[in-house]
Amino acid sequence: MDASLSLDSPLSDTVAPRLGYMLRRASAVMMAGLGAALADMALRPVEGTILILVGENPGCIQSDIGRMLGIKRANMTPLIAGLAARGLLSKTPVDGRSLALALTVEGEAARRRVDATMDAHEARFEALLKDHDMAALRDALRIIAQQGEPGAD
Amino acid sequence: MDASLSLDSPLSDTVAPRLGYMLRRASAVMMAGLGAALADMALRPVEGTILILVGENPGCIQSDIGRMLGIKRANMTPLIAGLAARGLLSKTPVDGRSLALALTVEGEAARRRVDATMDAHEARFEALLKDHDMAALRDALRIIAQQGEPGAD
DNA sequence: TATTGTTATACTCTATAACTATA
DNA sequence: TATAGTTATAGAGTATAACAATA
Repeated sequence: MDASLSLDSPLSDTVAPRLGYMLRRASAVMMAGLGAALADMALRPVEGTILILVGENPGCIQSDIGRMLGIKRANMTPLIAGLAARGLLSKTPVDGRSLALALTVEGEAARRRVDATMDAHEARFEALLKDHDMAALRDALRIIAQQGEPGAD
Repeated sequence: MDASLSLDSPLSDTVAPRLGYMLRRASAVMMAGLGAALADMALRPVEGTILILVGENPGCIQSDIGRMLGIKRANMTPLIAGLAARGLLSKTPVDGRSLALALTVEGEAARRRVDATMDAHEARFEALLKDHDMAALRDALRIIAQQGEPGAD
């Protein structure tokens, strides 16, 4: 016997068309796709992102990365330690309390692979949205994101 | 002394304009805003969403809700138990293995407050996006979300 | 045999508090 | 006094595996 409502009427769902809900689902799909694409390299999206940011900002400190990504100091420590333990980046004391970050040779190779993977991932979705105004989409997302708190910490 | 790169050049950030990253940040801002708006009622966004779905689908079973929201059976159990323990919804056995869900009188009152809160939250962001094509934005988000796995479980 | 619900468990992400050391 | 980094800890969210009962 059909345990749900009716054989002929599918369930009602007034939540699905809500903007916040649609954003959440779309974001989850893209993050999951990127996670799968980076799994080859045993890197999570946040780790790949850190490699890219350190690569284009050699000498930046851990807190700079945390502020850019909205990740708190306390949560940056194990992330950076993990990447350093894998030999992908180096931590060099600069003034006694700050650590300058830079990619190692191996880290730079990983960064290039991450960058290519992210570009391909991005391109795959942009192709699906070829009939859409991407500039307008990015503008809308930027406006929404700007309503949040400035940064972590 | 300046511990970062330079006094005159802000940090480079090629990650910020990526679609997946922008989606993640925008989604986080809207979810945080909704969470704050629902905090008065001591309901999390997922709990409010369940109240709405049960309210418009009285008699639906726990698994139906899980499938609609992409939440696995194992994680639905404590969610539904919590709402039932607070007297917001009832669980009625329908065929020995399924539980029909329905809102209690108190749950229906909570659902109305949640619905009004979500409407106001949605309206606040739509006002910010008044110069944007909302139908195009929803269409883009729908296309992205459809690339994901059909459902949990 | 597939579905429903439950329990136990684990991993990730995020958050706060407290601490040391330095600018 | 504010900043940088660390440690410990706690709460969500999500994942799998195993189980009982039922369709």
